[in-house]
Amino acid sequence: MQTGSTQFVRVGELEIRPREGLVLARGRVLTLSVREFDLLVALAGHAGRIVSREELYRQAWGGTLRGGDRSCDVYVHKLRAKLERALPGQRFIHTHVGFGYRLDTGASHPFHTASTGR
Amino acid sequence: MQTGSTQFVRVGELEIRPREGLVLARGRVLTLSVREFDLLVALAGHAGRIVSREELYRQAWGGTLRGGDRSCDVYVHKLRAKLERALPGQRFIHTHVGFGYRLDTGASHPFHTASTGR
DNA sequence: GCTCTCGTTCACATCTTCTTCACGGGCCGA
DNA sequence: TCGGCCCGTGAAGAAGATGTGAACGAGAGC
Repeated sequence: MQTGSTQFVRVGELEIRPREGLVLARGRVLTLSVREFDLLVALAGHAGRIVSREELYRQAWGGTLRGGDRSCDVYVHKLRAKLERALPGQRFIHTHVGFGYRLDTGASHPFHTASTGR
Repeated sequence: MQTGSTQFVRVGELEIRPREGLVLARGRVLTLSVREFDLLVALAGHAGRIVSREELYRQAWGGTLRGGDRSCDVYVHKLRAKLERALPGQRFIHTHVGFGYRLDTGASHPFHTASTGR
């Protein structure tokens, strides 16, 4: 992954610092496990775009996603829970059924959610 | 969804990214199901020209359209609904009775709603 | 050894999507 | 006018995908 090049990624009130292994939510440190962090970094590396489970698995776990492996989904869930607790009411990780997940940059929102546009 | 070479296709205010499974309408993310997306990609691949149901089915579903199969029509309907909600007042998918469907740039003739524009 | 955290996997719940059917309207030729 | 064809559209059920809580074992630190 190209985390080497990025100093940090800002997604709304989230600030991800791949090189430091640190995530800040509204300035406060967010405690993530290694997998959770890697997954978030993988998502953030393609922020705004849909990332397939295969790609996420490759980047966060390494190796190839085996059929039936739900690790990815489970960790998306854990990540969502922690993000929700840190920044209630905001949805960062969006599901695209059949495609994968997408980290919302805050710049583009799906249509069914009438929330802050720009 | 495996639409090979193109990075993305622009049709009016629609931006289709075949490789990512993502569609943007005026910059905002449009959530489509796999079939809807494939259908749109198939239409966009021939933008401005009429595409027969057989051809659409071949590209979006794979295999041959069986007589009496209305899947294509149903999904054109679903797609139209989502596009209408995303970009109200614009008609992208036009019906050509007896021939098929055609994806329009949406810029040319917005009005003319009297009857089905055939 | 004990405890805690983490990663994985399972089972079940819930939500989406896909397919097919059914009904109705417009159009056209007989 | 009648009947057939074509298409629009809503709905229902099945199939599939994802969400979610919990159990289990492995390691690390105490």
